[in-house]
Amino acid sequence: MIDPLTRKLENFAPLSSEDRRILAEIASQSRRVAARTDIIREGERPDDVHLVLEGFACRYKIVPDGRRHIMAYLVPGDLCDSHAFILKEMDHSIGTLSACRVVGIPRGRILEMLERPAIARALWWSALVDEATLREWLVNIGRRPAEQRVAHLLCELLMRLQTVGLASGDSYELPITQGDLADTVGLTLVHVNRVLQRLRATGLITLRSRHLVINDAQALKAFSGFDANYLHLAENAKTEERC
Amino acid sequence: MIDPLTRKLENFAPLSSEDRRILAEIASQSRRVAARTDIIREGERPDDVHLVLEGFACRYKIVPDGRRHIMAYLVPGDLCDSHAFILKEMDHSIGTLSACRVVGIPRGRILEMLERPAIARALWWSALVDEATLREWLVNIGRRPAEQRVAHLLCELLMRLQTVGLASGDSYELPITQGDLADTVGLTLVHVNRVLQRLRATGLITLRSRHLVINDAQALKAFSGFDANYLHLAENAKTEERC
DNA sequence: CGGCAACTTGACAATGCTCAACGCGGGTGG
DNA sequence: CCACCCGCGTTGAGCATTGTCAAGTTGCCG
Repeated sequence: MIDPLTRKLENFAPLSSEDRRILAEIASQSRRVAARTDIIREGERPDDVHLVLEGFACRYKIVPDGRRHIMAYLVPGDLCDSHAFILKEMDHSIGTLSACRVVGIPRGRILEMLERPAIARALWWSALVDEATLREWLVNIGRRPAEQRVAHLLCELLMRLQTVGLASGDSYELPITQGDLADTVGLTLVHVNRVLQRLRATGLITLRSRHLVINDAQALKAFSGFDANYLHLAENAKTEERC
Repeated sequence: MIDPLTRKLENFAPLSSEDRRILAEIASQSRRVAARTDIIREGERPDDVHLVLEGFACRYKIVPDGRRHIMAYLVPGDLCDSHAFILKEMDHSIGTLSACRVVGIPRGRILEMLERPAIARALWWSALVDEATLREWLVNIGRRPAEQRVAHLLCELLMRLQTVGLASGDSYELPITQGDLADTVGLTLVHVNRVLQRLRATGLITLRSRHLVINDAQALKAFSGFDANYLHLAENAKTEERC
């Protein structure tokens, strides 16, 4: 299988075979990390940039009263700490949700990658999409009621997992707990449970033992007000048109 | 008065006099924009990058049901659309909250700036801090009750305005309406009003006709769980220590 | 002085939270 | 191979925070 980072970046711009070779080489040596394990903690100064190859990880913070909030999901193909080059220390932690396979890429390796214009642009694009996603999450939590909030997140994950080849049709594996979901959408575990049941009851989704099927993607998107523009996937389509 | 962008960037790293000259030149020609006016709209492709010199602007989105959510405040010294170079079109709008003075910086000018290493690093730092701020807002809305949410925002603005010299002691001008605040913290106008009254009643703040006084900054920070680490201001202190 | 936008207030409704208990299932050790 | 245990999911009852609607009030600007 082609590695998820290459797959994601090609979604933005075509890469030369040499570009692809460099990326593939990075993905070659990875380590396994158990579920619920921190990769980097707030306050640390990471030496290398982490790349997720398998499983779900997340950025999160713990607020003073002890509760957690998840600020981003890191799925296969996602880079963790692009800030490492500039900022002195992490202002948040990164940890796994499910069991993961990750690679630590040394700084020198990253610099090497950035010297290749196509890769550099694609990585920049990827960083901007991450930021746009963060903005969309803010809107999601700020202005959508519980059911639409969860539905919106499920729509986003469908698109993101499709771009790295981890969705089959409109279904995918969602290896996280309802508690994790709750910490993501700013609700309670109990309430997320009820919301999921209602989404199941209305026939929008089927979710059993971590396997999600979106029965009618169009309907779910309409229901949640999902508009994929913030993922900026159209870039690829436009590029292909030109070819 | 020294222009706010220079002032902000110097907070990260010292700039040479030539660097400063370049930045000052940019700030020299600006235009006025009335309150409640869009600078760029979702879907557009901006030609130049905007810099706010005076007043408050914001990034925002409108959700399908017509409600607005504000995702960032742009205060003097803040750049608006660093994505312009990579992404095809805006996935959100930018508009003024109060009357503003802004400059449109052409792409060529930006490239020129990026050739100066100190400026390039400082701009990169600034972009990363913007992203970190976005993450903190997500946590704020996701996991803090109404009063702490508003209090946290007020603490952040204090720090940010202090770094561009727009706060006097622990007070500053907040030229936005309670409705704007509501669209920022994900609450209702009515509820924000009651929250502000309670903050006033407990003596934490004094707010009258757009002028905010934080009576006990330490107390307000403690109350709202504010930790400035995400603004990464310590960089400057560390630099100064070295000199 | 009039008008409009922003702010304030009250009564009521609803969404989402808390607490507490129970069921289910998969993994582990005896 | 079975029994136990623990994490996760599910359910119910009652409560709290926040939203809605609707009607003033204040204050600034022309």
